[in-house]
Amino acid sequence: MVSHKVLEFGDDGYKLPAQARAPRSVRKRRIYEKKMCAIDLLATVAGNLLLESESSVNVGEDKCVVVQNTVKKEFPADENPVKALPFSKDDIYQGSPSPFDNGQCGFSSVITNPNHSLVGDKVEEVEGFSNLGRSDSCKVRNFSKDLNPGVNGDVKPDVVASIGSNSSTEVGACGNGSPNDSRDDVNLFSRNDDDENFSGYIRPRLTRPVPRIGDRRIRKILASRHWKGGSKNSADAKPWYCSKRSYYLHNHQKSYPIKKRKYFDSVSDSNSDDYHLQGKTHKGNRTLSSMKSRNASYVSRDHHVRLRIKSFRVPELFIEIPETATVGSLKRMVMEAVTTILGDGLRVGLMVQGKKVRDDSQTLLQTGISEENTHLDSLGFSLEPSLETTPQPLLSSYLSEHACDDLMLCHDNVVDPDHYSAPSPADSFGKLGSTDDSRALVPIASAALLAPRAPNRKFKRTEQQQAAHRRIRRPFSVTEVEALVQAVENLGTGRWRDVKVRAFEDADHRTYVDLKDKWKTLVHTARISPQQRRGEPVPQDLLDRVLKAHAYWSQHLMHQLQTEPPSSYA
DNA sequence: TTTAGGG
DNA sequence: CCCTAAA
Repeated sequence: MVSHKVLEFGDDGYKLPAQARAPRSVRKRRIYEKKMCAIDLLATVAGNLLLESESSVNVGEDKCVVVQNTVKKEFPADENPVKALPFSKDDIYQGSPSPFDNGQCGFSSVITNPNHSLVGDKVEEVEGFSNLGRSDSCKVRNFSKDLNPGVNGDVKPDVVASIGSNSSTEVGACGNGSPNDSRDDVNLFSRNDDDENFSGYIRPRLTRPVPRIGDRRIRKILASRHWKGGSKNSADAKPWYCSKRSYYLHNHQKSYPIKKRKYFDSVSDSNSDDYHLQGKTHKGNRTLSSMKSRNASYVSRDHHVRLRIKSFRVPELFIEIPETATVGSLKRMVMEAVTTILGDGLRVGLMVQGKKVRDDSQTLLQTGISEENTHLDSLGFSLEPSLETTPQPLLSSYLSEHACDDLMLCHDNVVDPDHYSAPSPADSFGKLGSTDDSRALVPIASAALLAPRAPNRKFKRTEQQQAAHRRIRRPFSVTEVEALVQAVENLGTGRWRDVKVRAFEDADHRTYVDLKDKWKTLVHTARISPQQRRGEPVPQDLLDRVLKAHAYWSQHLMHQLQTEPPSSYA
């Protein structure tokens, strides 16, 4: 499943003389063609919106808007079949409209819930959603945790965005800030925030990393991911990775070989967006600096708006996994997919009254987000991919060969990220002939090969920052191990580039060095007792093959001659 | 760039 | 996974 190519080794022994290798220019071109646009991730906030008139001792008329997940009345529940969803009907998302149900770019609407209280809500956990500047995998853990609130409605994470005039550090203090502060500041903070970690951006709490990622916390991932164009023909039995190339358009963006790619490079100054992520610069500063510039004189009162985003949702996550796979491996796959999506970088989208607000310089009042307007019933947030500019000529040429609506959508994304619009329901689902909503878990693509895009160019870090960065840890799945073993069996232990090309060509996040390293650890793992092994257990038969292949190639040294193994491996 | 190994 | 000497 990881790679189709490894299966191509015939009984007669696949021959791969060095000369057979495609010229570098050709290889390069292949990779170029694979460049694709960004993952059209749209994580949405479904929710209620609480407009609460709250008199503050200090400020008086500060208001809070609470966004949480609830169904908007306009969307009958029966339009949102959730039966097949991986989460229960008690889930907070139950009944929540699909982001596409209203055909409006994945934004979810909100309604008022005057009874909701901010007190007691957890805040910090969700921070991870918005953090794009941290490389530690804790982001992912936060993410999954946050995405998977308890079925029974256990505590759900919230993000509180106080929009107003102070630098409060407590949710409870929302609206209690100094009336003398800039009125256009936007303060994002969490209840348990601390100065040391705060970066002016919602970010995860950096707790000690857990050795393993992907566990039961992922089980209620609500999202489902549609690899556009990759699943339209359910009758098409071809694997996604060989029958459709759209996957690549969406997920592959790199040039091989990869070197020192930093998936979680954070936002830099060059980004014109208002939402910076500069931990150091904003250290101890709880204000997003940019929002205060242009309309400082506009506000006439000191009203605050509280936004409480209870949870983000990530639609469209597709997993393909054998029936015989373990639940654990499925969980890990989902984890991988989520990791990949997160690794691509996200940005926040805002929709008010069905219209996407792109002008970041507008004040909330101008936009219609105030404590007394009527627009609050249609305020939506979304997480969107930080799209990268792909060389258009190449993409265009690609599209001319594989024209399809989805690709064109993708194309649009690339050309103008700011004008990205999610596909309409017809676009995204109608062709699938499915009644599923976006949350259905539909087997389409293998998560094993999901590869993140290269870091957004705009978010490039300085050399120094890059040097300090480390790629996210991505444990090999059993599927990947199997592919690796298969490839090494056939190619030997000294041809990692070939292994990469043959078996992991499409796994952009696996470099040949990674594969070599993995083989090294596999050999080690196979030699130690099962009790000493950690992480996802590798089937013993695979480990046996590892030892066997390793012994063979070590002994015969045939790999030095770039010859193929005997038929014993066939 | 790729391989091979140590960190 | 990272770093890098060597090829």
